[in-house]
Amino acid sequence: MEKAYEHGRFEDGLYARWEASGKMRANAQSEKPPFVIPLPPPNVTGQLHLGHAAMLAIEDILIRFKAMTGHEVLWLPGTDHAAIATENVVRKKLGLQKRDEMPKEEFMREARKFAAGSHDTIVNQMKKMGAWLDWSRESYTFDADRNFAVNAVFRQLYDDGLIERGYRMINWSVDAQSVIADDEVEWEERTETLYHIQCGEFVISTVRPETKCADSAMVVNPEDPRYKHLIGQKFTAMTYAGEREFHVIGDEHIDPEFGSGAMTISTAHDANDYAIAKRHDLPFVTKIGFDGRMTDVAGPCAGMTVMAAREKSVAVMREMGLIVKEETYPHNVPLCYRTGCVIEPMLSDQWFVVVEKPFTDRHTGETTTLKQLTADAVRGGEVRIIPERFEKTYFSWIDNLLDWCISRQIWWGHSIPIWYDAQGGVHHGVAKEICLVRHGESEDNAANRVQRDDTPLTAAGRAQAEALAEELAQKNITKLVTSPLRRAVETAEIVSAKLGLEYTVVDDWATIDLGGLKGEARTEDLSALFYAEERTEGETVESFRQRIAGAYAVLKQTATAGNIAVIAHRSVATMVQLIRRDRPNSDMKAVARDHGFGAYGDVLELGVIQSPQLYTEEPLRAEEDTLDTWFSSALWPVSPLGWPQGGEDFAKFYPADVLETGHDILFFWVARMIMFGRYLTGEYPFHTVYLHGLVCDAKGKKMSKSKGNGIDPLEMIAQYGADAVRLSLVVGSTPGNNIPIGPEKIGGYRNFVNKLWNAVRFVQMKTEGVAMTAATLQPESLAERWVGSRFTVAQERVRTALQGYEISRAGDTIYHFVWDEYCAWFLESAKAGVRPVYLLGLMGEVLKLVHPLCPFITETCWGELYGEACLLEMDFPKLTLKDEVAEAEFALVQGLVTAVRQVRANLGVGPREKLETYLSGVNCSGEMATLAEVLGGLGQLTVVETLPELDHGVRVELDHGGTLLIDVPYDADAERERLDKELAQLDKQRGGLEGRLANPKYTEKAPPALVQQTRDQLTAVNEKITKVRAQRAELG
RNA sequence: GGGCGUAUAGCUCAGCUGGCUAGAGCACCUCGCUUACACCGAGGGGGUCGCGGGUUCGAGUCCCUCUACGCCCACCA
Repeated sequence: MEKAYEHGRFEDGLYARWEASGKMRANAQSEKPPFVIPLPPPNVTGQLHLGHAAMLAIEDILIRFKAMTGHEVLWLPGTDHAAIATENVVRKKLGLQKRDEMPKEEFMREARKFAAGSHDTIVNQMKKMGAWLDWSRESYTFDADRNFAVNAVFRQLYDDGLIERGYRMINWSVDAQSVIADDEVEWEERTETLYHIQCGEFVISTVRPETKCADSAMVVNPEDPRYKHLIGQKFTAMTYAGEREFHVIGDEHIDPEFGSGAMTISTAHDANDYAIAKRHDLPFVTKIGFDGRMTDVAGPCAGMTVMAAREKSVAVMREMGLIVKEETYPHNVPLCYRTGCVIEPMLSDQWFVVVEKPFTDRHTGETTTLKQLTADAVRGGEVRIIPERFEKTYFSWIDNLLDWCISRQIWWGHSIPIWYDAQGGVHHGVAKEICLVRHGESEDNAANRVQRDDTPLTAAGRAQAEALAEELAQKNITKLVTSPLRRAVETAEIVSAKLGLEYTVVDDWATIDLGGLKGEARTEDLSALFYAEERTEGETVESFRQRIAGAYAVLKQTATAGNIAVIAHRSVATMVQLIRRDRPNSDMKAVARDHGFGAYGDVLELGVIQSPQLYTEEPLRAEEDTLDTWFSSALWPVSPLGWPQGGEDFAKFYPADVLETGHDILFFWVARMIMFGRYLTGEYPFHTVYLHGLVCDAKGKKMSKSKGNGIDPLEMIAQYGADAVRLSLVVGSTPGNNIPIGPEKIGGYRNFVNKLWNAVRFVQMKTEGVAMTAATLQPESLAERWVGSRFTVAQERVRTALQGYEISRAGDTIYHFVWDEYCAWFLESAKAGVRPVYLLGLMGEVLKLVHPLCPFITETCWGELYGEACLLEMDFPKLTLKDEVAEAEFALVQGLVTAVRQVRANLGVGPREKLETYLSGVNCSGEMATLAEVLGGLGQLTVVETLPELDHGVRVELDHGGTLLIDVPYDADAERERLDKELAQLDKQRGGLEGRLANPKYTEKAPPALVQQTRDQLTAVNEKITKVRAQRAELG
């Protein structure tokens, strides 16, 4: 082993080994209780940042701990298509001002390409943190299975009357060219100018003079004596766009104290004005278009952007003498959280999820609302939020929840599955199940040869086909399609006979043409070729991926009504799944292994949504809007587990256990998952929400590009190692609070990791030649008993802490146990002699204890000591070696050794100088004395009745009783100083104790045991004071 | 405007249901390259726990007021 731990030499290789082992894949058939965390999917376009790193560290620790305590763990990975964010990034990348500058198909192709590359980057970055994710179950919020789920939810909500289309006031992001939800609006205080404008005989004030072109109502408070009598009257006044007629309207909304107490309203461009207009039945005048430019009603400003129009309108009004006063005015401006542009409130037709409309819950039969279901989760205690205070935040959000606008005018998102006919009637997409099945075994299959296309089914293969037919008979199949190859066709014949259904041969469902390889024995090389993404040899042959994608498209578009079964091949099923998961493949073979059919006759159910146009002659027009990205994210805990189809994953792993994420997306995401999860399945999708805080710099300041205080987790991992980065993100912070982090802190934990490495190195040196099988956990010597006891305490603390999601406490306990107890005292004691078999045994337990927090170093060290293994598969330590006697005896030794060290430091006596010491008044013999001698660097420790008279020497009163005499030349002045200091401290202590006991209320009311303890302490302090005083007196 | 949080050593923070002399890491000072580790070891200095009240035998810990900072929600032109 090297002198220092070089993380770079081990981490990547170790992760690759975990992946290759297949152990990261959760087993749905396991008997063990499940523990499931859905990973908050990072945006495909993003880079790993410290927020992700914190999330990965926390979740990985929980996953590993649960795995080690008897759970079948599943940590579901994936990425998010991040609709608006991604669309913007791609648009900028392509240099498009507006997305319409490129045809939709082309834009989507570019976006997919970009997302695919970005996906691989972020996935690899996640692996750097050591995350024990089940990559075989990776999914993507924009893949085909998610699309099917999204459509299923949409349909269900629609049928329950919970999705409506409505013409309402919405937030328009001019830059994104889309509406955004209320929650997606960010507010920023800006100082702008408040203009006071003459309007007929009145003065009104506004920060948006450009909108004062086509108003028709002047609103005043109905109680305002200045204006009360004018309500109902009409007058004409000049605006910058010409003369207009105004009505005077009375509405409570107006604050008489503000400005002149009167204002004119922009009914179509302000939520409050809109509300007033609705109350008074006023017309809605569109002044700003969706392009962010003024409409024709703006006269001289028509066609200008809002900001340009503002300048121009003010100039015009100044000219006209309409501007009475200008003042600077700080107020909040709504901004788009994705593009940062100013939000324009607009009236528009959009789709909404209505949250307060009663419906019948199909799981309980009760009448309820989405709002109710969402609130009940936390109110009823079925979902617990950590830290608890966020429950209040959650409630206040729910209580004020309004309808959720889910339509977006961007391209990069799930299409809203609605089609309109000429009469404006609404048609839904058609959900279809496709059973993609594998043929029975052929003779070539049996011989493990590459297929020659023409070998018949074996007897076993025919039996498999019969079984398959039985299975399909349960599924109400109305159409049967088969690949043209013989083994498939023969299977189809058997199925066809059973179902009484004709079959159609579709060439596209054949597997790839393998040319000259036909009939060859299968080899590894051949497999690799078989699964290659791009095929280069034989330029006429399409790549596998292209071919299957084509077949998939054929299926999706030409299928007719009813359920379809397609008899095809294993590779086809694999490829279809890959494509459905939108995973351009980094390692096709690995994915094929995870997703390929296991056996002949297996059935894979796929959901697809078809256009209703397939079923009608009437021309239909597809809705062009897409869905809010959070609409699909809300399905994250259900869809990747198999909803709506169900299946063994869903049965075993739903609901999940913990949802861990940043508190900033509690509303956006967590609340919506709770809402949809409960609505769709009748169960809340997880029982615990763990919210971590914002990762900030070492000074507690928010990291930002402009401040330049950002830290790149990958750089930190490269420099200090993933284990150190994990610890620094997890120790010393509390859920929900900021997580301060800086290179110094990470460096500190790197030192800890190195300490552990060196402990192992030491153990290795001491145990060379000892067989692992000889290792024992049964302590014998005092030091062994002591450390066993301390380990037991630490282990229980860590276990309790992790069970209660107190990761920081677990980390802190580990840090101090390993460093301050195990290394500083036990390994030092071991230098006095310890049984290698115990050293070896306990070291292993320490590695297991630390493993959930530091997977890399612990597994690496385990390999060094005992040979390659997977610690996550081992049991979390459960020693029961608590030993009060050993702890008391060892504490005495520690006190003695510390006293000697203090004297040494005071007098400048180096550790190499052996000191003769005498001890009286306390029992410290045998093992204890030996330990004291070794740890204190003593020549000999003599235990005596009365201390010998020396002409020089330092006497120290030990905390555990007893007096230690150290034979060492000393400086009388220094000794006086030391003793005076000690006396002062003792006096202070005595004062406190006496004061407490002097209070009769204390002795009466405090628990008797505590009072007795205080008395004992006072006695001890008094005794010590007497001795120290005597010593001090001797010195004069 | 409403709500929440935080104020503990020079810095960043622990301190669970109130109970021994308030802790850690980093920084600082002194000493030491003692054969696991200088990414180390030994010792040390440093805090009236934001202010003021209250409850209690006892408060950093519970309650109230105030002050400062931070966050979330609302959004009167």
